[in-house]
Amino acid sequence: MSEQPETPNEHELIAERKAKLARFREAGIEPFPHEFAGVVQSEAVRENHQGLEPGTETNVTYRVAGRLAGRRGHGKAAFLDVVDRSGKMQVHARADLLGEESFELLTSLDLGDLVGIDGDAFVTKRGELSLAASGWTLLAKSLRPPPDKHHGLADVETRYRHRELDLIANEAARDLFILRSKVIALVRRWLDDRGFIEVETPVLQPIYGGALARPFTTHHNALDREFYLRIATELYLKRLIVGGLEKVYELGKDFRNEGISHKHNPEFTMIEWYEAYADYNKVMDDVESLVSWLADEIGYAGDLNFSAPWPRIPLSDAIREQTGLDILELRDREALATAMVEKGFHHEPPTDSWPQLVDELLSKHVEPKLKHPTFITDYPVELSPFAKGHRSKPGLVERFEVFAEGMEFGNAFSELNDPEVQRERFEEQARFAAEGDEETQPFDEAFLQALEHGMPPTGGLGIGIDRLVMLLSGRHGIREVVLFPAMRD
RNA sequence: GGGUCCUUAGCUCAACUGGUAGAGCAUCGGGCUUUUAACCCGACGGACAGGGUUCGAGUCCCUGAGGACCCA
Repeated sequence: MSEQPETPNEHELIAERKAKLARFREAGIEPFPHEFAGVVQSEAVRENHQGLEPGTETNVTYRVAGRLAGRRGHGKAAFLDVVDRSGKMQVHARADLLGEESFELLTSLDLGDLVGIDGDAFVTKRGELSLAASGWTLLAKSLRPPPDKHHGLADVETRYRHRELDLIANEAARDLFILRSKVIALVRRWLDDRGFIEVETPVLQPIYGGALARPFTTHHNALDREFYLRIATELYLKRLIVGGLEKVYELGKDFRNEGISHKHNPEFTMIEWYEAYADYNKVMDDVESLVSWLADEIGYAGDLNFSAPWPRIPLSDAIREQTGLDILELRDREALATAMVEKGFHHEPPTDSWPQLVDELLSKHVEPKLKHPTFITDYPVELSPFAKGHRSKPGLVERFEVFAEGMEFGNAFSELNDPEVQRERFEEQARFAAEGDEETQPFDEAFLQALEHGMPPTGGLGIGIDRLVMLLSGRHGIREVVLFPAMRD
């Protein structure tokens, strides 16, 4: 699909554009100039002339630039639509103002060409703020036909594979990715304002860690050894807490070698933060504070209720409410598996481990029901190798995940800082791996040594930025909110 | 990994049970000095790839590619 050879018709359309390119050169016009100084955004023009009556003319001259998106010819005059990042600006081209030759060349531009316009602002009879062109500059010739000027680009495959076309054709796509950028900037501002510092830890890691997932592997030639693309930043960030940086965050890409789905892309953007002397309750306060603030700042108008406080439900309660099963009573594999068969969840007793069964109950029976933002708290220790044991509930850890729209978008703990317990957790993970679990946590001696120097009590969190943007923008697939999502070749 | 569905012109979409593949936009030619999915006249242009069944396949069958949705 992506690199098909040109069809005959497409070739003709391109040939016509190339011929036009040659014509411009013959007319002494450079089709690919080096710069175009003094451009203002169309939005600024609109802001300066709000509320003018139809028919009003001004002598205020502007220079705008953008892509030619529409043309309505009227003989010796024409209306052109020029689109920049902030929106559309209509241009009125008149042969009597521009001169015959300049007018003919301007109106012979192809849709999709990049053009700069100088002109005075005025308002048409129909009330549209426009520029009366007094001059124009070809800024770059487009050699391929753009998507439909009215319907935009609808084919989702093309929108993902050629995002530039999506951005050219669909204002909603432009708005979405501007929104995404804003969300990321706001997250940084929120943390910066609270004394966090942004840090950068290795993407290429000799041992991967911090999550239960399969990594991508790569090879360093000079060192002649394998490296992993990080699946999380957690362990390095906690080493920085050991080092006394107290409040740190990192916002960047993680990589997980797993399936692709509407909520999984193999590379995705994560923010993790760690705060010394905090626990998971503090982190919950912060998450609902941050996200409800984000929703306000971007003017969220969907049907999710982001207002704090959000419900905080222990995992065992949530599972009991949805399934009638008490995982705290059914504490061994056989008992839980039998009960799940009795409930009709399986025809045959499942062979999964106890934590896998709990995870299944959570993901199949609880997660889909959580529409509005909700914290699920206090997980079994087996599922959480880096979380500290619960201060009052044996067998559980102080961990929460946060959900909305039936999707997890954040995960946090009171961080485990007892190096001896952490060592036991790694050993347990090694046993799971030996039993065939492919998503286990490899033993990280450097991290353990860091803990042995002493890490203060710490609250830590990871939030999936892509998923957060999905929630805040009302999109239902991660590919919608990632500029260039992973696709098959 | 399993199931269902989709792929028609540069773009957006049509075509009853198998019977010569259509429209709008774009493009090209002509007309038009306040239109905005401008308008009017004319023209160009096409079946995801490869097989098969059939007198005849966009339509039925098989294989492959890509995508969407659901399940695991």
